Amino acid sequence: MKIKYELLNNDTKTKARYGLIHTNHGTYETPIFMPVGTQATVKTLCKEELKEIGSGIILSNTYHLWLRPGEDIISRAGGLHKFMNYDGPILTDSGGFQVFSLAKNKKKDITEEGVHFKSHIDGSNLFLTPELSIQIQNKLDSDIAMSFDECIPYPADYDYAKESTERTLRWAKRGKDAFDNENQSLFGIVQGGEYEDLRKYSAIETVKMNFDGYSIGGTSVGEDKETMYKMIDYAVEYLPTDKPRYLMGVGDPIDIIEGVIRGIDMFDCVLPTRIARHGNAFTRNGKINIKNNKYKDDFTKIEPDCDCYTCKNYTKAYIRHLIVSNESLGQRLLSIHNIRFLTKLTEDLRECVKNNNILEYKEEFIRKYSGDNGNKN
RNA sequence: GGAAGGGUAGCGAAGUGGUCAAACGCGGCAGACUGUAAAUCUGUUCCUUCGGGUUCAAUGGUUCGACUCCAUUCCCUUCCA
Repeated sequence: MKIKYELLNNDTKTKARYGLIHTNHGTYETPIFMPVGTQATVKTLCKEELKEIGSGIILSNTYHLWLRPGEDIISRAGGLHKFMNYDGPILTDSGGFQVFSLAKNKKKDITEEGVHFKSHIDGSNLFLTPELSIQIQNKLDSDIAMSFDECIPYPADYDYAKESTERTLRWAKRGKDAFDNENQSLFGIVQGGEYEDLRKYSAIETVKMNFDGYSIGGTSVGEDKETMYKMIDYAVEYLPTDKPRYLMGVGDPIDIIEGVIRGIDMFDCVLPTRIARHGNAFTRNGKINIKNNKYKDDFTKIEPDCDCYTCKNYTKAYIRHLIVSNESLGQRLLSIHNIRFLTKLTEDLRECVKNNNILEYKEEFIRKYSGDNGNKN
């Protein structure tokens, strides 16, 4: 079946909304944060851990699975869910972002037909098209497939942004035409760079194609926060209220709050797991670097009132020791905490929508998080 | 007792008359990370009141000038008796 979005509550002072997303693998509340598991794994975590954290939908990636192990092997395994033994919903990104991030500053050749670029594994020449991306995703059999888009850098001049935005629309159409999996949903992606008229145009034209959900792409590519928030505003205005809205690649706790306030339902980001592997932990009082010398003999929890497995069982001094000693348990424990931090944040935001107090929540959150308490961020 | 080699910043290790406060690696300290080529990358690491000050086992010497040459002493390694 196709996913279905059910709107339950609207915040009266903002565009924030609380709803449900019904999928083949269960019903989940929104706003929702989706951990990223590019290569059919949320790095260092197993599915029981993800479940306990309260994470529902996870992300995986077409480009990476295409190259390794290959979509045919995953298809023979019975699809991505069976392959990785994950029984929650999976969203697969199209590979559009990899053209941007992986081939950044390198030779890439974007044509009307598709994108030529080189494999990061063996340097071989690759050619990815909207049709191929969709065919691979059909085979992976994720719950939600993404249209193949071009994620342009920031800043991008108007003419290029316009040309790219129009091409992404044509690619969306081609992908939709090639799409062939009754059990899978397909999202369209709004592009348009920082330009209001392009974002509007992209949103309106994408919606005309009638996708199962809409995402906003091309954000968090180096622009300042205000610009990013505007990009969201420009697009959301033209998105239907009966379909989920997904802000791709975001993010940072404050950005998630700002996104929800602007009407976003779904978020994904590598931040919680990546910074975890690098020894950082989110806390309500700002991000901390567990490697700092001051935690050497700090036998308190990362967050005493956090309900995650890590905070229930381990001290900062121990986790610091693990991270400094390059022990993978440290990375895992911080990943658990950081994802839980964001899933808990979205749980709070849902309550806020119901109680119409999200603006107050935001103000209080930012005060503490960016705070006057010595912590940065 | 004899022979040879060596002692350089927290550790390892370059340097063998000036351009040396001394490469590089590790360790230490801090920072970055937003649809994951990321257990990665960046900065910093003798002292300083930023003018400068004190270093290359120790002490003397040669020289305009020494981590670099000479002498002595101490220590380390290997080999021979």
